[in-house]
Amino acid sequence: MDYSTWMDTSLNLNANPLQLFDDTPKNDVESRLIQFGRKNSVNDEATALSEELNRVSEENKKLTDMLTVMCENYNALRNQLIDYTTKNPKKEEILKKRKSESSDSTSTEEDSSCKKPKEDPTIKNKLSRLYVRTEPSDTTLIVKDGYQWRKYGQKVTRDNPCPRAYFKCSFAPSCPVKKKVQRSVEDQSILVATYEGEHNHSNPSETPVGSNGCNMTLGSVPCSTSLSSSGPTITLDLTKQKPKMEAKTSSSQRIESPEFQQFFVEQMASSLTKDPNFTTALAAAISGRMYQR
DNA sequence: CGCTTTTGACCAGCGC
DNA sequence: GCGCTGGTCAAAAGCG
Repeated sequence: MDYSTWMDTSLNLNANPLQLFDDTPKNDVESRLIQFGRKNSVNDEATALSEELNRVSEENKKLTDMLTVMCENYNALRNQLIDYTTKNPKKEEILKKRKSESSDSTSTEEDSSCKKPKEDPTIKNKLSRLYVRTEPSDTTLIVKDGYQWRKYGQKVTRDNPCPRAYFKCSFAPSCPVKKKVQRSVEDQSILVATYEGEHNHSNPSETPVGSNGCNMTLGSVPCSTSLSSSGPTITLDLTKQKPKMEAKTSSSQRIESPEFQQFFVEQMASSLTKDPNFTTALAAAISGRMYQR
């Protein structure tokens, strides 16, 4: 499947609003402010700062727009994937259906999952499946879906040499949800999680970081990713940067000035947009989310 | 020490 | 009734 034909996955985030300061050390804030004050009159300073503010605002808008486009592309891609998987069931499942249609008695996973409702018509279990791509070296059967699970069994099934793990929601017995996790026969790097039932409680890890969220540091900017029902969210935790900067420059009253605050914003924007890890981390966060959906 | 995971035993459904 | 299979139980082991 060539995803690149569906969406532009390149993350050209080379927005660089601060060419002006490229050759100077980032953290030498105070010395730059001193030079700044010497070279410019008050009016020129105000004009320059105003221009810089406008420029940074524009860059901020651009970045916001890019993120919005990326989220839209992600949603479109996800919808296409869902359509594809629903319209193109696996060959085995087709074969299973054919077998059952021809009254063949071979029992299968699909068959067995359909037997229970026959025994107990009152069961309102909802079956859903989640496909998760993992590292080939990863031998665990853990699917991070945001809920807490307790493993209560493992079994090697007939039609798959890989063991199937059985999990109950850790809120059981008040929450009746179960899940089965097994590696795909076709591609063992793919975990297939089958969910039975619906949770009667909220997702315990619906925090700002998110269930599968990852905390990371983009250069000097720590960030986290999360995914709400409306799509992926990348949270850049800029609040953690400020105390560090203030500590370095606490000896100067200038840190409270608008000039410093303006410069501070520029510093963070520059640090973020010039950081070569930003593109990588952003792409990793989004692609990771796509697989874990 | 309490909770979680592992794993062999056990149970139920189904076909023969 | 027997064998096969998927699913569950529960004692033991592991872990923080």
